[in-house]
Amino acid sequence: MRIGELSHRTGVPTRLLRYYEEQDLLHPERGDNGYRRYPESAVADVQQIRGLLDSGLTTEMIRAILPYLAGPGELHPPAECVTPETAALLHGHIERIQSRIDCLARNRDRLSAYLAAVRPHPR
Amino acid sequence: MRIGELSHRTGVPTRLLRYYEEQDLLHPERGDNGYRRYPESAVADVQQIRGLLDSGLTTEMIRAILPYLAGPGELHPPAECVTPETAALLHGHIERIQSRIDCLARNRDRLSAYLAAVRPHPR
DNA sequence: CTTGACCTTCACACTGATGTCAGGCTCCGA
DNA sequence: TCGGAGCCTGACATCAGTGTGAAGGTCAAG
Repeated sequence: MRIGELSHRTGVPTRLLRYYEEQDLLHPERGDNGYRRYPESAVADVQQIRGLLDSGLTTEMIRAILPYLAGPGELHPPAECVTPETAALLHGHIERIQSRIDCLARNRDRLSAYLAAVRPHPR
Repeated sequence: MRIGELSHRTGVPTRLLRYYEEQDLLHPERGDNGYRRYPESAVADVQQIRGLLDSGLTTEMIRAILPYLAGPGELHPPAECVTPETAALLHGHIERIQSRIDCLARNRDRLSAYLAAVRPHPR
């Protein structure tokens, strides 16, 4: 599909789709006329990117982990070419994500506790 | 304590401590000489703010929820003055935080799964 | 063949979080 | 009393993520 349809189906402005490509997060092909052509899977890819950006990750971090985020099942980057360094990097990313989760969960709990304490019988 | 000590104890540059004040996240008193004076609790406050910023929240969102994040025990903003509108706003914030957590957790799981699949016997 | 919708690149501008620097005040120790 | 360390405010710069617009190419429908 072309950029307009992808934008329309994901709700992401074309400006950003081009930006994500510039940031190496998307890799559409080009038709003979120079138009970008996206595969069907790009819709999910874009939603994935949006979710991660909204969650506070930078494009740099997303670029680093995106290749390893294929759905459960097929290993997209083959196991053979994963060096120990890569594995360590990935592990670092996982830990950074985890600490974000911990922080958010802790504060979500505090907010919930406050709300529960203030309004014990919500109805 | 003054801003220098707070900066030194939290690792946050004075520039940011002043910025957080400008953003209404910190409220130090002022001495006769115009110097900011922070209570001991500011150390924890600053760490809280940093954690939330690092987790992708904006100062605006932090400003909205910060009053309700006192430790478990005392209700800092008294229950009486919590209107249903405020409660609804808080609930919205909780949901936004939750969706971030969900997104991050989902991707953490994918990364972990990939790592586990690639290196079944890590030692 | 023209019109309009869609695409291209390029560029400038904005916001939020942050870095950095300048000019001036306060305070303490030599 | 002087010097330096620490504080003040204010301004400008940077970076990432976005918004917006100009100038022009492509294509299908009338």
